[in-house]
This record gives sequence, structure tokens and C-alpha cells, in this order.
Amino acid sequence: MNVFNSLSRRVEALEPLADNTIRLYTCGPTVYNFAHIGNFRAYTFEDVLRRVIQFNGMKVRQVMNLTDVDDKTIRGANAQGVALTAYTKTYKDAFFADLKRLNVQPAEVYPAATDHIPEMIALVEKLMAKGVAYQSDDKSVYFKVREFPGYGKLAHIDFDHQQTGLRCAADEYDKENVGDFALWKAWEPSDGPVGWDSPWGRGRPGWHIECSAMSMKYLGETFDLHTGGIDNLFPHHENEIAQAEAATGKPFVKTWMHCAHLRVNGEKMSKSLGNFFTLRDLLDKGYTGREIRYVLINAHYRSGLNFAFSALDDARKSLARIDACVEKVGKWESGKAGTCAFAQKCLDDFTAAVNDDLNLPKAFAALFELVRETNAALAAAETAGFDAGEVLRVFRRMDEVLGVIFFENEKKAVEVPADVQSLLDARAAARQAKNWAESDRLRDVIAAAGWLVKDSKDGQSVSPKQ
RNA sequence: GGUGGGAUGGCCGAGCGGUUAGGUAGCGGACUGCAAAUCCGCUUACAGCGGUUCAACUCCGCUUCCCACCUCCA
Repeated sequence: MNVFNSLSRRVEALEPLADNTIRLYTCGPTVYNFAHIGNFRAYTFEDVLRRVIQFNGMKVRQVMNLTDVDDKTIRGANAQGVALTAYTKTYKDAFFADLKRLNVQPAEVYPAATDHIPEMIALVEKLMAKGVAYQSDDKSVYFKVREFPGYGKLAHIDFDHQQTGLRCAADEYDKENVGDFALWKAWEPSDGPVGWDSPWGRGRPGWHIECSAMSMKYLGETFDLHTGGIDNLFPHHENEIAQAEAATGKPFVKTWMHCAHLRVNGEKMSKSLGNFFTLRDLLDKGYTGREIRYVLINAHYRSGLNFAFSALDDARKSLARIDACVEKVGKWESGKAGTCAFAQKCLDDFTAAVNDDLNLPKAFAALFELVRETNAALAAAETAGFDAGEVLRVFRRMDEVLGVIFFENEKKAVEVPADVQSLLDARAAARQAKNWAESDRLRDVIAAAGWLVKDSKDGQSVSPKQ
């Protein structure tokens, strides 16, 4: 399995540092609002990543943090006059519900920042002791970027040739150097009741320290893999490296992976453009989690993904075609047991694709090749004699990574209502009598009731109209 | 100003120095009482201008346009 490492900027083999287990830290949500589909591109990318690792016979220990204390959560809680924990709980619960709708496998650990304040304070103390952090006149504690020689190695930025403060007010804080970042933020009146006591006075942790403290707690001081959206590469991940490596003197993370942004109709998603969608927005429009997942994972994670509703419509049709094929294979009982050459070929192509830096579009091409070959073989049933069980096994194997074929939590069992069933019975009788006019009329009636009738040699079948 | 990534057929979206990506849409045919589904075939795209090469969508240069990051947005 090969992946692109943002640190080396090369495709490298991903091999566990220990125990045949990939220790994976994935930057999670700030729980101040419902997550949007851009966020979910990152989470589905990480889900596919962990699935491919497992597909290759390795184990995964994934940690995803929940940032439940920062400017936005504090502002939101205080604006509503509720406790921070009560405010964030709504969005934590919503987040997990959304992940489930997208068939994202749960991480092994979901640590919340507010449950790890002591660990963060301990890490800051360590950095103070090493002389790479200082408390300024504003009582906040900052990391001294100049004291960490490797600063910029992830983002590949040469800070001697940067114009800083172009986008952000540089005079906002009382820092020695504009690049220095907050490890501990001193309490301010606007924080209201939110705050923790520390050796530096009341305050709260900086954002970056949370990930360094929690990742090292659950994964060790050096671990395999750390991921997030490309926007996290700098400064967040750069700062995590600085904090962790300055504290431990050891390499922090071996491999970094970042996914590109999602755009909507070619533009950055933003509320002012009116193209800002939460998962809930799309579900309300009638799209399913399965269809959304299909769209999100059907582009290479390092390429910008241009999201459009037409893509969801295409996804619906593509999935229906896969479903139809899988259903037919499931019903097909071939006498021939053993191997299936075309299925094996498709699985080989699929495996090569996912192991080539998670090339999901290519993997899907292998899946559709299997669909096409299978349909062709089924159409030529008498002479085919392939092993249907083998084909089904390959579909299942592929779905270990894709998670869109056997999407059980949304492929609800189809129950035909009694009134539709009686119409079907009447239609069957009409067809028996070759009364085509009545047969067609009943088909229309059934269609009006929301069901699609198909005729075949074996009689009629119905499925809910999409 | 600095850095990085892009511009592929109606739409989405891979890829590689010469061999079909794939999906969806469209067209024609087979099958079907008619549909639907399925199968077969077709429609042969790589921003523009130069250059390298026997051969470039794929390498190099320039131009145009887009996106991201440059200190707390996945």
C-alpha cells in the first residue's frame, strides 16, 4: 500500500511502525455547528484510508479529536446562555449521527478537548521547562517558533522570506515573534464561565496543543499517520509537530496525508454564495447518505472535488445499476463452483488502484468492469457457467473499502404494500390472458403509487421508484 | 509578493511519452406484446501558443484562467 506523504512530498509505502497496527490521528470537528459536506469529504477520505489499511491486512487504531472549546464554541454557548458542555453536546451527537448516515466506520477513540486539560497543561509545562515557550505580558503562553529549528518542514515554508500578517492582524497579541502561537490563552471577560486554572492563571488551551497532547496520549510519542484537510497543513499541523517534537525530542509522525477541498459549482462553499450545505441539507432534499458518500469518495482525495447536484443524481443511477447486478448474482445459482477469471481480474485491478495512493476513481472503474462482465455472463447464462458465489465474494471484498454496495442501514427491506400487491396480482392475471391494454394500464396505476414494474421471463418484479 | 496544485469529451472524473479509463447523459442495434432492465456498437476529449521527440493529453517554456495556503476554515 502506497500513499503520498505531505512531509516528503513523495509516494511512499505505508508500513506499521509496530504491532502490524497503523496508529492514525485524524483531526476532527469543532463542535459549534452542524458539519458541512466539505468537512465530510475529509471524514470519508479518512474512512476510506482506514478501510484500505484493513483491506491490506493491517490493523488500525484511529483517534479523532472533538474540539469542544475554542473561540466559536465559547461564543456560541455564551450567546445562548448555556453551559459549554450542553452547547457542544448537540453538535457532537449530530456529528456521530451524520457519520453513521455516511457509513463511516467509527474511530477507536474520540477524545474531547475538555476531558484532557491536565494533559495539555502538562505538555505546556514541559515546553516551558525546555525554554521553547514563554508567558507574555498578556498572561498567555506562546510557543517560541525560533527555538524549533525544523519549523516549516511540513508546509515547506521558508519563514525568512515570508510577508507575515497579510491576512491577519499581527498586533493582536503580545508576542515576541508574529509566528509564535498560543499554547495557553489567558482568560478574558468574554470567555464568561469558561476557563481552567493553570500554573499561568485561569485560561484555556490553545487549539494546536489539544491535538499534540491527545494524539501522544493515545498513540504514543511517535506514531504512523496523521491526516486532515489541506487547510490544516499550515499552521495547525506544523505547530503540532513543533510542540510534540520540541517536548519529546523524537519524531512525531511518520506520514502526513491531506485531502483537497470540495467546491460547489466551481466555487468555494460559503454562506454568502448560498452554496453552503450541511449533510442535513442534502438529506432534506431527498438524497441518501449512501449517494452522498458515493460522490464524496469518487474523486481522488488530493484533487479538488467539484460538488454538484447532478453528481448526486448520477450516483443514484450508478448505484441502482450496481444493486441490480448484485441482486441478480445473489439469486443466480450456478452449478459451477471454484473460480471466476474475470472477477479475479477485476479484484486485482481494484486492489492495485486502492493501494496506489487511494485511487478510488480507478477502483470504481474496476467495480463497474465487474458489473459489466457479470451482466454479460448472466445474459449468456446457459453457456457461462461461472461461479456466482465467487463474484459475490469479490463484490463484498470491494465493499470492504467502498462501503456503498452493501449499505445496509439505508437499503431498507422492500415491503410491497397490500394494495400494490393486489394490483400486481391483477396485472399478472391480465398478462396471463395477454390482455396488454389492461396490463399497461395497471403498470401506470402502480407507477402512480410509486412503484416500478419490470417484466422478465420469470414474471414481474417491483421496486420503489427513486 | 511568496509557495503549492489545477485547466480532460454535455456533466462528473482517472490516466499515461505510442495501446478503451470509468460513471452519467446522447445516438443506433439486439431482446421485449410495449416498456424497464440488460447486452452489443457508436459519438474519439485533453485551455492557448511555441519547443523537445520517430511519436505529447502526458516532458520543457511562455500566455490566459482557476483554486488553495502564507499564523487557529476539512
